[in-house]
Order: sequence, then C-alpha cells, then structure tokens
Amino acid sequence: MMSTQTSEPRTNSSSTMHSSPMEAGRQRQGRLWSNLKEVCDLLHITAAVSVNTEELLFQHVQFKTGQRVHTIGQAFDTLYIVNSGFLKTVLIDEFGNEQVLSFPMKGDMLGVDGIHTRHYASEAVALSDCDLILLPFKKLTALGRVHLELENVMYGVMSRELVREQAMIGMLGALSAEARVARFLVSLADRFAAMGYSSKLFNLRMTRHEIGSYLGLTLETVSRTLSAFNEIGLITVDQRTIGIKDADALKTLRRLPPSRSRAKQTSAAAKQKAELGQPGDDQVLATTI
Amino acid sequence: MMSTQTSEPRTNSSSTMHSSPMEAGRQRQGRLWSNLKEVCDLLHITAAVSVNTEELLFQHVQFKTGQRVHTIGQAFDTLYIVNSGFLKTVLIDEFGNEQVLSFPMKGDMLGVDGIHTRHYASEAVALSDCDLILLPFKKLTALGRVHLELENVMYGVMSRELVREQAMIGMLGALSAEARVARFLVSLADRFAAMGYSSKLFNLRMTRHEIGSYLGLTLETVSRTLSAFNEIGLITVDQRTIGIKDADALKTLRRLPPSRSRAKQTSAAAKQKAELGQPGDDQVLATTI
DNA sequence: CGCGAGATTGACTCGGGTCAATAGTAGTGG
DNA sequence: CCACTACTATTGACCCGAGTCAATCTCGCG
Repeated sequence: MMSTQTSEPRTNSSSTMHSSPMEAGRQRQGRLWSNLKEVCDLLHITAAVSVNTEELLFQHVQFKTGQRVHTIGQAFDTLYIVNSGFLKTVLIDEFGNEQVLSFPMKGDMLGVDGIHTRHYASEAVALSDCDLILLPFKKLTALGRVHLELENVMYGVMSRELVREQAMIGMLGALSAEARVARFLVSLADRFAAMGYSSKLFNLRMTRHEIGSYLGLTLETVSRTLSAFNEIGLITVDQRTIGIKDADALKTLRRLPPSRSRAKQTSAAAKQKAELGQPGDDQVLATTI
Repeated sequence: MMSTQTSEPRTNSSSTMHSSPMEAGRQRQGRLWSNLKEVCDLLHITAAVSVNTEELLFQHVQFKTGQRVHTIGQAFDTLYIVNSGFLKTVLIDEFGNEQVLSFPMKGDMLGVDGIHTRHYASEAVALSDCDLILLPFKKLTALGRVHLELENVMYGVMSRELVREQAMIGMLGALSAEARVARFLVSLADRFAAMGYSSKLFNLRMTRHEIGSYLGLTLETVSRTLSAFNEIGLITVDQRTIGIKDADALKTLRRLPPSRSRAKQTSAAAKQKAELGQPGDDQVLATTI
C-alpha cells in the first residue's frame, strides 16, 4: 500500500510551493536557484564571498513527505542543504531496525557521510514537504579552485556536524532518559528560535517512536517522560504540540525527583500539581511550516 | 604518580623513541618529518599525490603517557595525525565527568572538531607515549591552492570520522551491554590487524573505566561482561591482556535484540537479506502523495 | 464513519547501575 | 629487598530505571 518509493522529486517548475518562508532562491527557467552567497547565509557560515557569484547558481529540488532523499549504499554524488522542511536521517541495522541519527532542518547539510566511500552511509527521509538545494560534489570541488573560501565553508560545516555528533554521543553515554528528552526539547526550541519560529510553542514533526530511536529510548519512555514534564509544569503536551514552560529547568535537568514521587502518584503527584498550580490544558496553535 | 600536566612535549631530537614501529619519518635538523605522501599513506587515503612533495614536510612531536595534546576550549590551530601510540579523546561535562569519545591510534586524525569554532571541542590525552604529526591548519589550507588533491584528502578523512561517529551513535542507541563490549573488542582487533599487530592477542591501553565511559556503561559492567565472555570461551582475559577466541561469535552477539515492532518472528526469513537500499518491511511512512 | 497509525497509561520484569568488599599490580622509597 | 601507597580489576548483593507487553484512547484520512 503505501509505497515508500524514492520516486522522482520535482524540481519545481510551476509546482505547489508550500507555505514556509523561503529566503533563498530565484526563478529561472521556471526553477528555483540560489547563489553561493545565499547558500552560505543559509549555513550560517560567515564566509566572505566577495566576488559576484550570480552566475554560480545551485538548483533547488522539492521532496514530499515520506520521500527519500537518498538511501544507504546509493552512489554518492551530491550534497544537500535544507532550505525549508523537516527530515530525518537513519541507519538501518542488519535486522531492518531504524536508528534515527538526526533531524535535519533549515540550514543543515545532508549527505556528508557519503564523501568517504562515495556511497551514502545513511538514509534521509522527508518528514514534511521539503525544499532542498543541490550541491553536486564534483561541481563543488571544481569550484574550490576558483573560490578558495568555499573550502573553508565546507570544513566548517563538516566540523560543526562532527561536534554535533560528539555531543550526541556524550548524551547517549551519560544522561538519563529524562535528561535526554529534556535536552532534546531545548535543542528543538533553540533551533526553532534560530529559524525565526517560536521557541515556546511548536509542533513536533516526528513520532514518539522516532524521538525514542534518536534518543536511545523506547517510545513508551518518551511518552511517559513528556507526560511527567507536563505534570510538573515544565511543558505542555498535546499530541505533537509542545509548549515550553520552564526552559531553564529543562536545560539543567538531570533526573526527576528520585524515588517517592513516583511510587505513590496519588499523593505525590497530586501534591506537586497543587503546588505548581493547574497546568491547565491550554491548546494553542503551533507554528506550522 | 603521573602528573597529567600539559607540559611541553618534546619535538624529538635525540630523545627516547619508544618501541612501536615507525614507518613514516626522516631525520632533519635532528627532528622527524614526514612528507605529504607519507601522511596520506598513514591515513589510508588513496590520493594521487603525484608531484614531488619532498620539500613539503610536516614535523613530528612526541607526547608522553598522560600528557594532553589539546584541551577543550584551547585555541585551534593544528590538526594531528597519530603516527604511533594510543590516545583517548574526551568531553568534560559541567560536573567534571569525563565522557570518552574515541581511542585514536595510528592513522587517525585529531583536532578536527576545532575547525568549526576555532577552538577544540574535546580533549586529547596520550594513553601511551605517542608520536604525532603536526598539520598546521593554515598551512594546510594554503597548500590546498597548490595541491588540489589535498582538499579531497581532508574531505575523506572528515567524512570517515563522521561515519565512525554515526556508527557509535547507532551502537549506543540500540545495543545491549554485551553487544557493545563484544563489538568494541572486535573493532579493536580489526584496528590492530590493520596496524600489523596480532588481532588475536593484544593489550588494552585503556582502563575499564575508560572503556565503560566510551561504551556508555559502568566499569563494573565492562568487567563482568569480559569475565562472562571469558567463561563461555569467547575470549581470554588477564588484566589488560585480551585473547580473541571466537571473533565470529563476538561479531554477531546480540542478546536483547531491540525487539522490533514487526511481527513475532519468522525472523529467519527477514534477517538474511539485510541489503543496502532495501526498503525492508515496515518502517518508513510513506504517504504516497 | 470506520479504519489504522500514533499516543497514552498501567502492570510487570530485568538489565545494568550502585554500593561495597577484596585482591591483584605498579611505582616509590627506605 | 620488602613494605607502603595508590590505582585498577574482580565479584557479590541489592534495587531502580527503563524496557516489554498489553489495553485503551485519539485523531486524521479515505
């Protein structure tokens, strides 16, 4: 039934553009293109690209929810930059189990893991309709001879990704389930803020299962932890709508009240609820892409 | 008691060389230097460095056991390649706890995480006397203008490191304690083999505590797991001397399969074709639009 | 409207963390 | 050479955090 095909994405001509903001891009031949300057801005890389690069254009491509951008083992030839939309990258183990590695969004680069072996080492799937900028790798390296600053841009992006993964390893190796979920929420909030969305109220683009896979937890643990945060007033939860109520507490959280509060929830939980005031179920609209 | 100070390493002149093999390097001005070709060989990067690069020399530096190569936050200016010896890289959290990120050895590159912010994001400590090759980053990028293949070497190394960290995340997120220890041993064995040492009998250069930190486990669990492997004949253990008896069993050991959503077994059929690019069965949404 | 995927919640189990006691090993100095 | 000390490793006892299994509940969509 639902074929998860890697069907041809459309390199948009007159196609349906989605509603998310689109800073970069211009029409030409009925397609979207971006120049090097815009690409660097998107990456938040402060590269002095002084020369006129108007003739140096990179094409955009659109992917719809569920489509794969690349799969594991596929021959590598291009890098991607997310201009809008949300994705996940996953590893597939020998039994077909998914391990989520990251949730790329605007300004993130995809495909870097393919450079080494010339085959993508992970799979990238669109969690929403996406607009990606294509960076053909050969073109990129060829450009390095003309625009030397490009080299540093690439080093910076790859190094940044490496640091991000190091932080991930640190988190998986050392933090409790609650701390992982808390930091995940904070990091999401920060990224939304960086993109100009609200950091206090947003929609998760991924399932509990995917969050759990990303954090090395089960979906039940993720769900329970979100409920617990909700109960003590750190956040509000309504399905995929998350409201951040106490970002500082989330940032520094290591472990929830160790023992007693959980055993007898009738007393302890109720008491906490009373102390903190009614969490109240305010449902508000979240940012939509 | 070894003070772990960051005292000046010696850029060897007549200094004590340790016992490990030293393929690359030549004497000049009483110091060891390597050319680009040797550096690439060390990295196992198949870069066609055709031109004569004899005048392009990189200096070696020695570090003694316990010395730090770089610390977190220190200004970044050079990359390192391990020519001989063993190290660990660690993250330090807000309470001073170490989180081991990797155990670099011959052919590995250090310092890449400093490129992005121009400050090292991790700390590198020598676990044995080490011989490292210095790659001043400015020199490296300057060289990119003359030797264009160097750019690809760097991309390859960084991408390789990224893939390694991805695998680490996958392991921490999905595998049981036994599986982690088993794979750790196998990967060590493979790396020793690649360096020309025995893959069947080797010495660990790190403590149980460091192994545990690396694998997201406690030192007790590591110790117990090694003892258990010893008891069922997979390995022999005597302090830091490890003998691999059944590498295949170690490679495939799982205990505690992350349990997959999927139907209850008939797994034999499902498992055999763990091919790349295979969409597999469940996962992945799809929304055929 | 009914179906199916996702989310929530409860009850139970157990892997691995914690605490603690013991023993093996190495470096230092008398 | 042997004690003295500090580190490292092994093992046992206990128990808690998170995984497992399972029963609803909700919601979006055809």
